[in-house]
Amino acid sequence: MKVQQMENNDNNNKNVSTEAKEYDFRQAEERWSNYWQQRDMHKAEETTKKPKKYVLEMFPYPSGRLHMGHVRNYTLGDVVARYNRMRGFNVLHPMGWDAFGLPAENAAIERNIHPETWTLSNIDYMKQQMKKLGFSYDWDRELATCLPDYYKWTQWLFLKLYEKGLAYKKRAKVNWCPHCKTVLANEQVIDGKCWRCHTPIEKREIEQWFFKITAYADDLLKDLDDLDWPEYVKAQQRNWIGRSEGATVRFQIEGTDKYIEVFTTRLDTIYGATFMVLAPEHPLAKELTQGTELEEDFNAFLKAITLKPEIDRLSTEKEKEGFFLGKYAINPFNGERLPIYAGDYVLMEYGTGAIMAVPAHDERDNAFAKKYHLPIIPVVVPKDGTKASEKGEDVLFTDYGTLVNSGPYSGKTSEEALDLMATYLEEHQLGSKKVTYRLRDWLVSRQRYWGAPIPMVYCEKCGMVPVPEEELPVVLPREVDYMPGDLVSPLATDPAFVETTCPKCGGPARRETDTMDTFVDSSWYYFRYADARNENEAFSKDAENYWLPVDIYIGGVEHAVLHLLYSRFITKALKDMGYTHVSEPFSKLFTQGMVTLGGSAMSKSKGNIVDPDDILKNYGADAARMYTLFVAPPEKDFEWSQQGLEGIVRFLRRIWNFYGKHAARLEGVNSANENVEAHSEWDSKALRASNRLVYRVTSDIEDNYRFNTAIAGMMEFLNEITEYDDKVSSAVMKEVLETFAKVLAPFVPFMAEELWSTMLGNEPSVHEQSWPAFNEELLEEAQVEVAVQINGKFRGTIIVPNGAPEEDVKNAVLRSGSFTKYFDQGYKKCFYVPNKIINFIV
RNA sequence: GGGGGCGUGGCGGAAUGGCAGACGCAGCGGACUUAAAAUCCGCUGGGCUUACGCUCGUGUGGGUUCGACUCCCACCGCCCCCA
Repeated sequence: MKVQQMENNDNNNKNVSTEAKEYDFRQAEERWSNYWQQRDMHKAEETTKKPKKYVLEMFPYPSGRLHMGHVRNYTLGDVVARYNRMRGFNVLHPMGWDAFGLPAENAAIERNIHPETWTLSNIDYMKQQMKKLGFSYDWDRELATCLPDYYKWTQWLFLKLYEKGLAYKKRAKVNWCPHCKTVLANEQVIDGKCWRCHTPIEKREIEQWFFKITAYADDLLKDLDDLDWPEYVKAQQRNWIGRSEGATVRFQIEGTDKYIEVFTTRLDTIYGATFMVLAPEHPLAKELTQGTELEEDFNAFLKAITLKPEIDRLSTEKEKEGFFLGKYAINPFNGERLPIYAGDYVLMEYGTGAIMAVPAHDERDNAFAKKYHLPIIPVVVPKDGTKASEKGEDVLFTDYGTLVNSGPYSGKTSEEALDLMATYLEEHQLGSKKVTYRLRDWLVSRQRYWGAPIPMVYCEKCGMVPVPEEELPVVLPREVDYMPGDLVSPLATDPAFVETTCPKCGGPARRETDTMDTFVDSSWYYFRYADARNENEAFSKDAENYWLPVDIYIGGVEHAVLHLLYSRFITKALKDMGYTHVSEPFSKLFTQGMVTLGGSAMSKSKGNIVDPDDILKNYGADAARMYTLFVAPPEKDFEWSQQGLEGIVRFLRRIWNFYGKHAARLEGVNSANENVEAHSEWDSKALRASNRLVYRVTSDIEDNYRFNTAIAGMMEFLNEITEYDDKVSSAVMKEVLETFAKVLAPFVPFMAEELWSTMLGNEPSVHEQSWPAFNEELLEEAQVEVAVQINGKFRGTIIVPNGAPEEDVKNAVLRSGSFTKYFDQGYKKCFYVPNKIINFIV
């Protein structure tokens, strides 16, 4: 890496003349960040008649230092924020820290630093980096989720959800790492192993807190339609919510008055059911074997299955494990006896935890039937009759079709049968139509230290009692044992924390010792920014009413489901409780691509890191910003390239030198502004070029943030004006260079200030100027070049007056010497697209 | 298997029915320099041609159209999500 030799130039900051000094980014960055800070220029206005714009980027986890992905994400947001300020919006552009979470605890364990100390010092460092990059945040609204003045309100949110019945406690299976002696979140289990020590995880059943996100499943699904979000993110959420319409059916267990209830989306295949499968954990499975000779074997089977990762159990590729329970169920449609199995591929958490197995029409049932030699009876054939003759075993047909072997329903289509059979079920009280979702309730308790304590106490007399609102926050104690052992929360090791009194009866009570998932912290932070310093409420109704929803939310794809779904749920819950007027938090979502090196995402373990600090030190903030914007469309991944960065450095230097070249002659000159008529050919060319620049950059930004082509437009502008700059009058040159400085401002905020004030001698700040307007009329040239095609092949061009009628253009081509050779036989037909192309068929 | 996305020079990418390859990187040639770096100027998809030019070319094969990277059908390959 090359360090530019600015020091040599030793600026006394005078004498900016035709011999331009190099751009001293260090000096400019220091000077202007101080200036912005002193003037409080990035503060969102509290009361104003201006229309608002809430520009938000996903806040970072304070891991230590910024990585290139952050730089890209926050640069995108900053350009949007600065652009909108210049457009006259009252912009809210805040930043904060998703500051609870595991890495802080790991640092504590590995390096013996308190998680809080570690986190806060990381925040300090990263905040300085952000300032160096010129990000225009309103730091007065900064928040960190790990501080009591924030998590107090996270706890408040928990209490509100509890009051509403949306937070509840139940027993559930969790992932437990026997080596680390701790519970892990699902995301921290990779291929069934602990992400840290690679020990296979086990399932343990303990009491957990849940948020009832399933209560909003339908709203979460429906409201996706109206969001201005990338289609694939919406598709992923739809997929995750997984609505399916079907029916529940009750199968009587032979010789008893017990029933097995199943959920199926393929009721039309019920005549093909040849056995039943219960989840091994299903209470009936135990009941059916209890006291029989199968009991011992079944318990061993159950234990083995419990240790299997869910993903393996559901896989269509992994071999299925089953256990015959010795009993039979009766098919309510045809009275067939169906052997009842326990099978690993059926999960207690899905549907009713039991299925009717139709091996002819379901892949996994088919595999299971083959393994245990169970009959396979086809009852649906393709509608077009193909392969209907093929029989039995190897025909697995999973589509809808026409029913056969299905008693009175034979000959009906699957669609007809689904409806008729469901009606039959309801009439005979054997079951009913039902809608189910794949979405499960959100498990929010964590047996971890570094998180917001769940504000509940357990009293011997009164049972579970919520901490009263006025006693919040429940403060996280400072000294605990981070690694307390089997299924014990770190907070449980601090008696001073645990032992408390009951808010109801005043008797002895114990605090809940679990903390909340950090996704709870981040599910509502965008509300807090609207009113970040409010000590009496999470946020005021007025602030919420003015600022929400977030107009544009920018971040990585990895949150497509988790964070973005949780936030939508919390917003809907807050709306139902009357705390917000919006039912969706983020009107527009923009997902930026990854920054890669050597073809894969930068990561410490791969050793392919580019450190933003090095880039800042050697090239400056403007170059770093401009490069990340130029190199690829913002939604696509891009491969970091040192040479590409240097190309941008060259472009910035060319801009700087160009201003330097003209600075002396522009001193004291008034810019041309309106009186365009009097200009020479060259003046007029320059004004048109700058008008085109404004048009191009504006429309590229408005059209889904196409910053890469906006910057290409800037390059084209500079290339063009460099061709004839000496012929342009001083007044027009000044006007044009002022416009260019304004256009550059959101992209390269430091250099734009230097160009605007030092070079052009204007009053700072360029960021307080209005975004330049463009003149539609000036986009049109008097003469246009029209492409000439003969039989659809390009054969040359012709210059005609702008807007010339078809006849004129046609005649011009026919008269022109260059094309006569094609018209020996005249022409048959002609197509003309005004000002663009003319096509003759000869 | 289902859903979503993508496929254009040596590379990143432009062009969304109208001159394919804007802009940049890399490369080649030239100017400046004792020299190098930096900077500036020119060239740069393939093939044929001394040249004017001609011709092929946007993953593959078909189709619609005066005209297709762009729209339609089928296929191949890659990436992401879900199973």
